[in-house]
Order: sequence, then C-alpha cells, then structure tokens
Amino acid sequence: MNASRHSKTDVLQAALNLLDEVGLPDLTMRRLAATLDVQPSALYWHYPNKQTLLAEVSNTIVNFAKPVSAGKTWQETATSEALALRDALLAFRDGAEVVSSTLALGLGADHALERLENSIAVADRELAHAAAESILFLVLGQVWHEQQRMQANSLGVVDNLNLAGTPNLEIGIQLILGGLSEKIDA
Amino acid sequence: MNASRHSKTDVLQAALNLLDEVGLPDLTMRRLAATLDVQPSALYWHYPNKQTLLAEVSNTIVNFAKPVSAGKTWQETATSEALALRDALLAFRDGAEVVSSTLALGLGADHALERLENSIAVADRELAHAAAESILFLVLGQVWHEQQRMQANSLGVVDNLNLAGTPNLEIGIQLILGGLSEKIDA
DNA sequence: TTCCTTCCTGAACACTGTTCAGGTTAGTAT
DNA sequence: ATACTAACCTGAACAGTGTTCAGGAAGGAA
Repeated sequence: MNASRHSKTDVLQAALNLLDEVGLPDLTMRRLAATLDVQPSALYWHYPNKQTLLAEVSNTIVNFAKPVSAGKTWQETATSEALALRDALLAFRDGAEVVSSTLALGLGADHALERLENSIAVADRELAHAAAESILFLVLGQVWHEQQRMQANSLGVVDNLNLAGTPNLEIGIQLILGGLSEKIDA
Repeated sequence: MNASRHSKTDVLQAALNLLDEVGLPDLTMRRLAATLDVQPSALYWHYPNKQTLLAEVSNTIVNFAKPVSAGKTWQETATSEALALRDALLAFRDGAEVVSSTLALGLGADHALERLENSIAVADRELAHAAAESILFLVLGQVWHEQQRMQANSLGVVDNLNLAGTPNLEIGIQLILGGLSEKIDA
C-alpha cells in the first residue's frame, strides 16, 4: 500500500493478507512484491528464501490459536487446545496446508505440538507425546481436507450436500482421548 | 529406456521409478520425458496434466498395500489394515506426501479410506467413518514426517539418535481403536 | 493405396524462485 | 554541514517449471 520502505514484519503481514486473498498456490514472490510496491528481489533482503517466509507465516497461524482456560478435566483442556488449533488453521486460507508443509520440513510450527502435549496430563510422557502427535496430524489432515472443499465449492463445482460442519474431528479427538484415559487406568 | 512408442502404463511406471530415484520435488515432466526418450509435450498425449498423472501414481501406491488376513478381532484386522497402508506408503519415496496431496485435492486415493472403513466392524457407520478418517490422517501424517526425516538424514544433516522405528503410529492407532471399543460398549 | 488412429516433435508461452552488482535513502557520528 | 554506515531497494538476468499447439511420422485396417 505504502511506497515507503518496509520492514520484515511488513513483509510477513503482507504475506498473510495475500494468502487470505489469493490462496497458497497464488502466493508468489512476485505477487507479494507487487502488493508492497517493490521489486521481487527486494523480498530477499528480508528473507533468505520463500520457505523461510512460509515458515514464519506458519508460526503466525499456529500462534494465532487463542489460549484456552483449563477445563474441569485434562481431557476437556486437551480438547479445547485441539479445537483452538483448528480454529486458528481455519482463520487463514489454506492454513492447514501451509502448516502441514512447514511442519513436515521441520522448519517450525512446533509450538502447536508443544501446547497439545502440555495439555495432556498423563504420567507417561512418551505416551502423551504420541497422543499429542496423533491429535496434531488429525487436526491438520481434517482441516486441510475441509479447506480444500471450501475452495472447490467456492469455484462452483458440484456442491455435495454434507456441509454440516465436520463433527469427524471432534469424534476423532474424543476417540484418542478416550483410548488414552482407558489406557492409563489399566 | 526403449526408444519405441509408449503407452499410458509405460508413463505411469516410469513416473513411479523416477519418484523413487529423485523424489517428488525433482519429479518433473521434463525429467520424466527424458527417461522415456521423449519430448515433454509427448506426455500430454497420455495425461491431460501433471496432477492427473500424480493421482494415478497415488492410486498405485495405495493399491500396493497388501491384503490383510482377518485377525481374531476386528481391532486386529483394522490395525493390520492401517499398517499395510503404512508399508505401502513407505515403499515409495515421498509416498505419503504424494498421497496426501492427491487426497486433499479429491483426485483419488479413496481406496485407502474404504479399506480402513470396511475393517472397522461397528454398527454405527458414521462413527466407523470418522474413526477410519482419523486413522488415515494419522498414518499419512506420521509417514510423511518419517519420510521427510529420511531424506534429511540421507543428506548428511545431524542424525538424531531416535531412529528406532516409529512406535508413535502404532500407539495412535491403538488409542483410536481403544476409544472406539470403549465407546460402543457404553 | 488410401485412410485413420496413435503417438510424437519442436517451438513457443507465461510463469516460477533466486542471484547479484549496483544504487538510493535515512540516520548517526564527527 | 560532512562523512560514514547500515538498511533497503532496483533492474536485469538465469535456470527452471507446467502447458499448448500446429504439424509430422508410424502402423494397421479397408
């Protein structure tokens, strides 16, 4: 918008805005530069490459998850944590795909796993870690799927009738936490 | 290899071979054409675009999962089914990423979900569907993560010591199926 | 021999991420 | 006010990507 000089944060913010406007496939360095009234090469002063930029975008998305208030049981807290992550992913276009990719590349978004893990109050920390990882993959996969359908539907493809939210995620979380509760009582 | 004319299956097979050799990021239409001694444009006679090719690659990977023998309980059968899918993904370089992407785009790999769903013998089919979907995302996420580490480690990055397989997947499956068993007994 | 389907060539188009030598701007210190 | 320095950007290029399209060659059938 402004023709003045930009900071690293400006670039990140512009990337987040552009992501929401055009989606991940069209989030190109040239488009991003254009929204800042700048040459594409200028971006490489702020970030060494696109992946690093996307890693910070990913971190921003993950940290957008609002803090949850402790529930009566740790199961409730963990569920809230998972749903907060889901909401954060849904708050940005293609959020789940962005985070999935950076997570796979090991470039960030670790905070999501940490928060989940800390909310699972079982003594066996290895078990808690495995459960947290499971929930993370569950949330990412489900939301990725959902966001892809959102784009498909917005593009006038055949709209299948089951647009009644996605209770599948809640069910999956409940199954994992249920299995976990049962396991530690054995 | 041969300079004679090629069929659709030849292209698919060459794509699978090239995927194993160079990985998904370097699986380009030009490289693929080169292995067939053909111009890149020739590929577009067999497939309308790269995505469609990758969708068939994805289907091949998923259908590579070997059939499982029915276990004593349906929980055992479902576990075998999930692990068979895992093995199929692991049998191809970047298999999990390929399948994840095509699945997200809704272009195939549905067979994986079907097999999982059919192996879950609970009366509530919606519940079975949600559980199958959860397990699918779990397997894909976990294997994707693992295969990414494999590439990172092969590239001489610091090798972290925990290379003792990944029991996390088995644990996750067990948690979901445990929660499921508990739920239907209520 | 004609015809038709199958498969491919060669060249181009419109992009992509990235590099680099050099220029401008702003602020600080002398 | 002058000199210096760090921050930020330009302009042009490089090497690569998926994809299109008019046309040519090969092989079998009528």
